[in-house]
Amino acid sequence: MTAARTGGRDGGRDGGRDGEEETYSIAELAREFDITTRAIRFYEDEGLLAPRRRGQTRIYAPRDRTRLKLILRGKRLGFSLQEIAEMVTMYDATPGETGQLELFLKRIAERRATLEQQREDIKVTLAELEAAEAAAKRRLRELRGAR
Amino acid sequence: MTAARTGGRDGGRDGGRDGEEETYSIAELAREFDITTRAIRFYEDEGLLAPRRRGQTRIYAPRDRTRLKLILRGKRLGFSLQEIAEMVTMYDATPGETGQLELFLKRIAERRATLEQQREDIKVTLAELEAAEAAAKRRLRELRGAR
DNA sequence: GTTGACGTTGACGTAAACGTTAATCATGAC
DNA sequence: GTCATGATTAACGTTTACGTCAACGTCAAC
Repeated sequence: MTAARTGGRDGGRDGGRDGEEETYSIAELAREFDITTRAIRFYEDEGLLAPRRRGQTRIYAPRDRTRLKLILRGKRLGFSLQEIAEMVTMYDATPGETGQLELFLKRIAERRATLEQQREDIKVTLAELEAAEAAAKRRLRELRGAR
Repeated sequence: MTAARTGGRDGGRDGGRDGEEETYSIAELAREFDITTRAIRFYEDEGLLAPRRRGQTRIYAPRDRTRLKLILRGKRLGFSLQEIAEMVTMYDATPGETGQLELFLKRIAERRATLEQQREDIKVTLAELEAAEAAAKRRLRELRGAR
């Protein structure tokens, strides 16, 4: 549970050279984000991640870790992996062509609409929850008051 | 698409009597909320809805319609039907026993934590989207500016 | 009386998102 | 060497949330 940020013998600096970059093993990321390695590999199969390899072994750079964070955030909001894939590629690949840019803007607008709907849904739901909570607390006091 | 609020010959008032209550057919609700009748029946199978019957036919009262709304709101927030079931029963069944009340309050607190996490996620995501949008618009102006 | 619109209950199919073995390989520690 | 640890691919299994027929009932309209 103590968030392994660099891992064992192989995680951190790769030798002391100047172009040092933090790296992570698949198990480290799995522990840090409390998911399984299976899930991480699955995201890769779906094109959401593309870590380097040393031989067969996957080596995750900070960029990969950031992408994984984005993926999990998308999941918490209930998006499908396909939708998340769109969003993720959105961030790091602003298109260069005019037509693509316009489509890009349209997609962004759609996402924003969804997110704003969710924001509204959350607002309403929180209000209802608080009402229910207040009612329950009242009831509790009643029960305790009546000895 | 013109939100059928009372339906054909059978939807509205049930005769003119005083205890009138708006009712809905399954198809009406399906149209109104843009889902399939299959989905609605599925929610019933899962214990999320329990409409009256006239013979075999399902008759939905305003309360059922409200529950359906709640279900769909839960879906938009990415909750599973099971989680939604919990929330829905939460609202209309404040428990009477002390122990249950305390568990109830715990559940509410959990939900609230989830919702607040989502709220935060949405905030961050919206900010990122807006950054991406601004970048795209800038790029568009560049392309158009260069004749 | 049959057509059409709408309703019903099965029951099998499917896409998404992993879980769960299984078999195998690489490596540092002893 | 071998043993434990952690990595790999491959492949089948599982759960959720419906979609998609199929076969049938019912009622108003023609």
